Amino acid sequence: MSRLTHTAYVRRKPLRVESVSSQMTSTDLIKVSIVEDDERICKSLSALIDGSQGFRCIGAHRDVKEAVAGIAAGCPDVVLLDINLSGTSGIDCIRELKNLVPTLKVLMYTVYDDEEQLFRSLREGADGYLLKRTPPARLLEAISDVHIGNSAMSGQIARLVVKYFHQLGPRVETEKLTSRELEILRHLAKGYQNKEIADLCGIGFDTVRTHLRNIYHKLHVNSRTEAVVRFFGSSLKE
Amino acid sequence: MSRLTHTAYVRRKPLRVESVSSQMTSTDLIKVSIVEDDERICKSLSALIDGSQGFRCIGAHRDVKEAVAGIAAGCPDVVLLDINLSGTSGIDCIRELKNLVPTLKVLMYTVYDDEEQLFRSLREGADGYLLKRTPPARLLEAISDVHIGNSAMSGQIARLVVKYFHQLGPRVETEKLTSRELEILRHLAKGYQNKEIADLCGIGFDTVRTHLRNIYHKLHVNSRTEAVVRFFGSSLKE
DNA sequence: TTGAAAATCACTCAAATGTGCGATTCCCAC
DNA sequence: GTGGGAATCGCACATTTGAGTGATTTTCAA
Repeated sequence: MSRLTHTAYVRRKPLRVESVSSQMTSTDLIKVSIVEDDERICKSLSALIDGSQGFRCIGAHRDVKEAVAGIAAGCPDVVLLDINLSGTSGIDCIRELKNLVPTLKVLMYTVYDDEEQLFRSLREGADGYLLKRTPPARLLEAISDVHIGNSAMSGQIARLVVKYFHQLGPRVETEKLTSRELEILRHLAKGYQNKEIADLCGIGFDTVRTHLRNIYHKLHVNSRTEAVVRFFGSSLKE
Repeated sequence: MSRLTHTAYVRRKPLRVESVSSQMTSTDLIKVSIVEDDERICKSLSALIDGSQGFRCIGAHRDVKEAVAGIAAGCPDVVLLDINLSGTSGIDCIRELKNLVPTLKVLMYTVYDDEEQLFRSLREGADGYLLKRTPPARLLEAISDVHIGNSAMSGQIARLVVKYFHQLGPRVETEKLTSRELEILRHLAKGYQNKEIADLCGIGFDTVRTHLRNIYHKLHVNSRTEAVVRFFGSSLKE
């Protein structure tokens, strides 16, 4: 069950795996690439990975340009991507790497718990975010975690993410809204203006305005912008 | 250094702790309360906690009402809060509990990896979110993690969170904006209107409008609402 | 069937917003 | 020192939006 010898706990059950990337590797070996400036860290990382059962380090790159070429050739399962590279930031190549290798999982690896970089990374498509202080066992665990389709992040990073949601504040009480009102609110949150909403809903211009008035009352706001602000994050589905 | 005997890794360094709750416990003991429907789970949880060095289970409650009373009295450091309780959902008392005991950390504990409940919980102020399949070692680790001010979540939960940010899409290119423009955009994203922004920035009404005009051009939008939509999620700081 | 909530539309008026054009000042890099 | 970006302000005009008021139709459950 355990491919890790460094830690007591690794993986409890053969979780339903969303990603199919594991099927693509030979004999369940996780192929890892490293993109890292610092030679020393790079070496110790590849040593750790190669020294662990079930993991294989298939590449180590010093900058973004080299990494893109190497990763396109090597087709790793997971890439450990440093952010503070000399030259281009690692963040700027997340998308590119994922385009090259669609099944690729990107695990950011950095010393700083910087909000700006964290959220940029996540929005660019990163699958995990680890601080360099992360102990080896947990690092390997994270790699195998993202490999099976889950995500991983350090406790301090998770804290920033949680803080983000705390700041969003309590969710807007969409329960109080009628279905029509909710529909219109969603259109608002896409930036449409009243006339467009009227067309989209197939109703009159003035009707939209009436609905908006009611929405504002229910959400305790007095402008469309405020309504959008209140709405955001609530239900990203659809 | 290690208060956990169940796992190899616990805590590497005396991290700077944002919360002061640890100072308030006697001799570094983490006081945990449980709010859990199922008697069996409840018992095994309290057994696990009491059986682990550094942890102490000071209460087990079956429903929200009982929990509120008990937690107000016991002042635990961390509460393990089940979501699917009979009667009121656990989510609805997160805020209340935190008001009663401001230093309290709330760790959601549930079987389902439901997006709706996850995001509602986080926005209500939950500090962590664990699935019940979480192995004991990791559970204890999570408790001590949130206790020192970090956050914890299961891999599958982290995956949902990450997915949320992926859906937000790439961040708006705020680099193109000047600092003043960015400042104004942030005010926009809080729902302020032009006059208010002018006051907040200490500049004239017409200047705000000029800045807005430029912002719209740079973001390729034609209304404040669109600008807000584009902006959202980028940098919630301040 | 009857009542209440939901959805629809219309009209008005004031306020806020979008847009085009022009202008001055300040600061910094070349 | 000079050119250019950034920040500032002003004015004019059309459009959009917010808010008040009233009314009709649809829907659905008691």
